[in-house]
Amino acid sequence: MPAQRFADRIAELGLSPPQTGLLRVVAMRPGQSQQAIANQLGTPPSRLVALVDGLEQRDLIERRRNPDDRRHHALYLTEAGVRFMAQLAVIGKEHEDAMCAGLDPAERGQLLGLLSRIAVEQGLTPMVHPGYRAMAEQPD
Amino acid sequence: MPAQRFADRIAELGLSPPQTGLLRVVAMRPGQSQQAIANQLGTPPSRLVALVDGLEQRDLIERRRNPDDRRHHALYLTEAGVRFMAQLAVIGKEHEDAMCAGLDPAERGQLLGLLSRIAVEQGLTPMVHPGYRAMAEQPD
DNA sequence: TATTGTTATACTCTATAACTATA
DNA sequence: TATAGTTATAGAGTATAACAATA
Repeated sequence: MPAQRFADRIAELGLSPPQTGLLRVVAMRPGQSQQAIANQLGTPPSRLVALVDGLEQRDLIERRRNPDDRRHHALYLTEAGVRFMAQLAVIGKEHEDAMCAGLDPAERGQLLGLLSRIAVEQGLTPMVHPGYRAMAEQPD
Repeated sequence: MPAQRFADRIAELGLSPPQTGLLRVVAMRPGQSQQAIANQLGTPPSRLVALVDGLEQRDLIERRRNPDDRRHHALYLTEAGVRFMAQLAVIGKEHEDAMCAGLDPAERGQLLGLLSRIAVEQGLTPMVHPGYRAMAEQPD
């Protein structure tokens, strides 16, 4: 249920989990093309279109055409997007607290450490939810 | 990716994750009606139909009409179903080992303990994947 | 001709509601 | 009239392939 509860929380703000993940990617490294992001997430570029549309309609990110190569749409956060990321950080923190209720701080640290090691061991890309990755994932 | 990798493993055997979960429920307590199971899993009864159909076609479970009330279909494992459950246990074990590679036995125990406490704390029904639960869940 | 983004299409999964058969 | 199971229908989410614009 953890994932569902997080989804419920961000749904109150009108965003889906995949949109939220994309927003975080744009926040982490603004200015990337949709192709670059699709490659990074391991998802078909066509899937990004609807996600980007949604975030752009909510004025959280914007597409900027590259004048040098007008095929590229570089993605950037808007000011509202920056503010939204701050909200998101709060929600993430609250969610983590709620999930770890019943564990004392030392145990939380243990859990985080163990899970992080598993993530590394399994080759998961940091900050990228595995749900984006459909098939093979070729690094740049 | 853990969930996806497990899905891939059982897909080799021709089963989907929801089917696998249902099979386990039937194995745990044979003879329940589809309504009872739907209630237990927190899923609409209509969803069970296709899952049961699939398992029945693969001869892993069987529907038996209750002569006293012919509306009920009690679900039972077939012999093949029992054998399949044994295979499933092996796969589950292998999957867990693969996921925990990199952790020594003591750390695995720690992780299991911490996660179990979270599951209890969050009120998750033991042996039932949260993915079945759509909305409210009313106990019997 | 190749690449970026987009659109068109199809498929899977699921929930809701209508239906049937039994009671 | 009520209940167990089923079928019909519709919606969300996603992948694949075709397409338009640009290079």
